[in-house]
Parts: sequence; C-alpha cells; structure tokens
Amino acid sequence: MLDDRKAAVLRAVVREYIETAQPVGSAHVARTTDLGVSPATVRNEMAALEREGYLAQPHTSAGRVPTDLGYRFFVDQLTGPGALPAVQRQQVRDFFAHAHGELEQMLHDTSSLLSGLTSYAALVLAPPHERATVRSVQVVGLTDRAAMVVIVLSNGAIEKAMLELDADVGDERLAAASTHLSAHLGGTSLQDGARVPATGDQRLDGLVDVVLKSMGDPADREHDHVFVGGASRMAAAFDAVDTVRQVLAILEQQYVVVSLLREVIDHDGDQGIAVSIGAEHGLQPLAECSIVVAPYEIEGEPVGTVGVLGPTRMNYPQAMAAVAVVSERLGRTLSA
Amino acid sequence: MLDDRKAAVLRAVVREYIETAQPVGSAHVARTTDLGVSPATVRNEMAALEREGYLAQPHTSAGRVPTDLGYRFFVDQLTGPGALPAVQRQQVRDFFAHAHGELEQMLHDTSSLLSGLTSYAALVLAPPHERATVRSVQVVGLTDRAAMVVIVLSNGAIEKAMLELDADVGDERLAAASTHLSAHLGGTSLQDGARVPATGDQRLDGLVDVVLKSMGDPADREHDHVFVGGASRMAAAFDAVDTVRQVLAILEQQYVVVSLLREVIDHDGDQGIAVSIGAEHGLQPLAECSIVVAPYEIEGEPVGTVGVLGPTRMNYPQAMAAVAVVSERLGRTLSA
DNA sequence: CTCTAGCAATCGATGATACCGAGTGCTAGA
DNA sequence: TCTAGCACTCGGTATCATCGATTGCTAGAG
Repeated sequence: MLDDRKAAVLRAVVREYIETAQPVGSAHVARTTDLGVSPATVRNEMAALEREGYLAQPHTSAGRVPTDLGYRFFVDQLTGPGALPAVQRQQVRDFFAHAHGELEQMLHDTSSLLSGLTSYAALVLAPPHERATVRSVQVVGLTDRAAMVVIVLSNGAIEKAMLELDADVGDERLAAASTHLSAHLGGTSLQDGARVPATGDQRLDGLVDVVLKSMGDPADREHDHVFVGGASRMAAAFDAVDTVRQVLAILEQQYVVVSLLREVIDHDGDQGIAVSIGAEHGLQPLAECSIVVAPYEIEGEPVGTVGVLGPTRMNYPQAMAAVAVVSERLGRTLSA
Repeated sequence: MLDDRKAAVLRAVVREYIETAQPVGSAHVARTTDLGVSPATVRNEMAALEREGYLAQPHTSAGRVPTDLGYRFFVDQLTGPGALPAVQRQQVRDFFAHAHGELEQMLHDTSSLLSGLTSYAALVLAPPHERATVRSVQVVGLTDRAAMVVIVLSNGAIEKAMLELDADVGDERLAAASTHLSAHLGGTSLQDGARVPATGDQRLDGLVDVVLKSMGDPADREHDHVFVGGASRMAAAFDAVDTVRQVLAILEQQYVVVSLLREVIDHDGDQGIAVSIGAEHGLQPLAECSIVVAPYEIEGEPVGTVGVLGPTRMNYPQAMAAVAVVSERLGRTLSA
C-alpha cells in the first residue's frame, strides 16, 4: 500500500502531531527520522500522502496534520499495544491487589484508574447481569401496596425491581414467595425466563407471576451499567468549549455510550483491542474523538469492556497499553 | 443600607447582566428603569455602588458588572422564589405523576429534570440511609469465602456490603443469620448500632458479629449518594475551557459535592432555599459559580437536598423557583 | 442641596497595514 | 531519483489609527 519511506514519514508526522498538537513540517520530519533524506524529499512524500488522503493541510504554508485515515494507518501498523511505564504498571497492580469485593464500586474505581493512567475519559461496561446466576431472590414489602424484589447474583451484583401490588399481601405470603422463587431460580441465569412451578396456593402463585413479569421487564434489562470516569479531562483535550459540551452531553447518555462501546468492539471482530478513530463510528458529536476498547474476560468468557475516549490525536500506543493492562487485570481479578 | 434608588439601579444592573452577560452602562439602566432620571444621575449612583463594593468595572470605559456582594443583595431582596412558567410547572407535575418506584432511578431522573428546567447542572442528594428503617437483612453466600449482606430499607433503598469469611460457612448458617438479623433489626434504623442478642450457637453468633461490624464500617456510611445531572451544561456557562475543566473535576468528586451541599444548606439556617454565591463557600475552583439548594422533606422531616450549580451570573429567580418546585414535589412524591 | 446637561478623557474593540517566518511547490541540476 | 535553491503563500503578530461606548467631572438649573 504505502512504500516504506512514505510509511516512515507518516509515522513521524503522526507521532509528532500527537505530541505537539501543531501541524508538522517537512524539516521537522527530515530531522527526526533517520532516513537521511532532505526536507525537499520529505515534502514530495508528504504531498503524495496528502493526495492519498493520509494527511491534510490546515492551510497552505502550514505543516501537515494526520487525517482519520492517517491515524488509522498508524494504528494498524502498530505491532502491539506498546508498554506501560513501570510506575504505571505497578500502580495498576497495586490497585487490583487492594481491590476489594463490591463489584460496582470496583468498576467505578477502575474507570478512575484508567482515566488517571491515560488522562482521557475512561469507560467501563459492567458485565451483563444475565451472565451471572441467581443466588437469592427476595420479595420485601415496603408499603401496603408496594414491594421490592431483590435478586443477588453470583458475581455480587444486585438486581432490583419495584412491584406494585393490587392488594395488601401479608408478610408471610411475601416470604413464602421469596423462598419459592429462590428455590426454583437459584443457580439459573436471569436471561432464560425460567418457569417456576405452581404451588397450588392461588394467591401465592399470582404474586409469583407478578414478580416474574417485573423481572422480565425489558426496561430493567437495560440495566447495562456503564461507568464513566474522568469526563472532566475531555475539557483539557479540546479548546473549543462547544466541542467539550457536545462530548460531555454524549457521555451523559448511558444508553448511547453502551451501544457505542458495543458497536466498536463488534465491528472490530475479536482482535482483542479495538480502536475507532474520528468519524469511523457514526456519532457526529464525537467526530473529533477516538475510542480504544478491549473486552475483559471472566473465566475465559468476554463479559464486559473497558475503554478510553480521547481526542483523535490521542496517544494510541499508550492508551492501548493502558487499556490492555487494565482489561487483563480486571478480568483476572473478577475471575478469582 | 441602600436607599431605594441605589437598590433599583443595582437590581437593574444585575438583571441586565444576567440576561446579556455584558457589562451594563448607565444609559441602559436609565432607559430600562422607570426612575425618570438621567444617565448622569445613574452614573453617580453606580459610582457610589462601586465604592461600596456592589459593582465592579472590568476596565474604565466599560459598563458595570455585579460583584458577589451585588448578587447577594439582589438575592436577599427577592421576596420569594419567583414563579415558574406554566409549561415548566406542568412538566414537573407530569414527571412526578409518572415517577415510579425505584428510589435511585427516580433521584437520578430528578437531577436530569432539574437540569433541564434551569439549564444548569443539577445536584440531588439522596436521603441518608440511616433515616430509613430496616425491612429485611439477608446474608447471601457468593463463594466459599465471600458473602454479601443485603439490607432493604423502608424507603426502597438498598445497602450492601461485602463480607469476607474466615472459613466456609454453610448456606443454612447464612440463612439462619439472615433470619436472626432480620428479626432483630427489622424496624430499627441503621444508625443506632443495634445490639442483637446471642443465639447460643457460637459459630452463628460469630457470623452475626462479622456482619454487624461490616455494617458499622464507616466506609460504607459514606454512601451518601449524590446524583449530578447535566454537568455538560456547565460547558455552556463559561467560555474559558479551563474553568469548565475545574468545575467538572469538582463535580466528579462525590464526597466534595456532598459536603458542599451540606455546608451551603447548614450555613443558611433553615430558610428553605439557600443560596451560595461565588466565593462565599470555600472552594476556589467554584469561585465563579453559585449554588441554589433546598431541602426536601419526607413526612415533614428534611432528609435530602436538591440544588443547581450555575455560573455566578445565573438566573436566580428562575433557578430558585425550579429548585423550590422540584424539592417540594419530590418530597411529596416520596412521602406518599 | 439635588439633578442634569455637556464635555473631555479613557480604553477596549475593530480594522488596516506591514512584516516576519514557517512551510510549500516547483524547477534545474547532480 | 534525490536535492538544493528559490519564489511564493499565508497565518500570526505587531503597530497604528479609528470608533464607539462609557465614564468622571464641572457648571448651571431647579
């Protein structure tokens, strides 16, 4: 596709631009590469690269800037996700060594960690609750007409749903329903809408039905929780305050973020780390952003994703390294 | 303190500046007030107001801008929290009419609502769990060595804590502990570290102790959850991208936000709506922000707060109106 | 004593102008 | 095929004048 020298020039431009955020000129490239060619030669290559869509010029007589395509080439030709500085690697190890119990808290903290490592915004998608098996079902009465179903899952997550009751149901009956449901749902996964055999007691069976229905409610299934950490760092990445606003507005919509993460990771086959650059995904407000995501696995099964969102001119090797380490480590910790 | 005319001039300046964000000149004030005086007179008054600290001049030959003190006067002389447009009032009514069950979801949505009403960031502080009474306690085993304590409270909130066990404890024993704890803690509030009588079974009593200790863990008590909605709108309020970053960074620290809300509402006695303007609170990064908060009450008892965070030149009457209506309505809904 | 009209002075914003320098494209020659 | 040289482009910066909004002050009217 690109001959060696063009590739080297492109690499140099991308690297320099990532670091300085300034258009980079031919002289700079000639100096920083070991190609032993003059700026004039570099100029010719750069002009060619521009024709082919890898570079762009903000205006005549300015240096070149990578296009999305340019970044794409740069990312694709990376052999692996670079290495994290030892300090950071240690930081990650420490974090997960001390990570204790509670799933949601841990995922939340993980997003802060990742954001701190990269200085971009971090996204952590929680494992879908469907994957875990039920450990306990309990129906707790709150008021005469309202009860709450609390389901504890094997991974420490909790599903809950409100229940509106037609009539006052005694505590004993709720307790009976709890026992009955626990007995028959325990060990199953939430997604297969398991059948629960009738007890014979009509009132009880009715109650059980209501509970099951509320559990199957797709509104609750949407509970694909995503943790966004370090969103404020996006403000440092752009200088147009309006861009910042748009990006933050997107990050506030959990649903959008979730499907974005899904899309990016699906689109990329199962390459491990997936990268979406600039306008490659559909979201117009994020056209100036790139996303680096990786799935994390529990017991060998991919269950969630971690990723970072930064400006298109993000430090890809570093971001990929951080995402790789964190996803690997997170999976390992959750598998234990 | 200020004679009538000075007050009128100050009011006019504040109102105009809130609307236009431009320094306002004497001619403007003379035109928009019905004082029937000339710009020259207004100028004298404005000069006086500046000497007294209510106004400031960005530079000679620009109009005046209110100082924090100026806003403070403006807010203090407001008779009440202004009226919300009918459309918005209806919007709030609709929202709470359709608000269903789940506490956390509802508080989250409330923050979005309030942010939408004011176009500032909204803060909703959840009722401290200590206030609610325990409805059910359950200890659920997750792995051999880990269990989870799930406490359902009367207000529909859920407290959970991880438990690390020294040895494998049988399911029956966990169940026994659950029943025992439910029986003795049910109806009590979490904050009084209630004593639970011994059962005689040593292993069981040991387990109960562990659970109680984990519940008393102050790390969990910190669970004063705060919901921040519409943080992205802060990006529209400032044009210095760095200010935006600082403000957002603060909003990401739940702990800081919680104590800030507390401080503001405590400082103000029990006036209902409390307002903190500019640097009145201590947080330097929020020096260009104001906060409007109001407590909301369940069964007549103040349990949480709702508020908005906006630029110092926020629309106070409108913000106060929105906060007042939402807090009132939220309390009413939760009391039902 | 208060208010106002008039007026000079102030100072940011805007726009024109010139200049510099970084960087390019092209061409001729090695 | 590469490079040196060179004219050219064009954004950024500095300078300068101008414009306009607004002020502070003073003198005079009510």
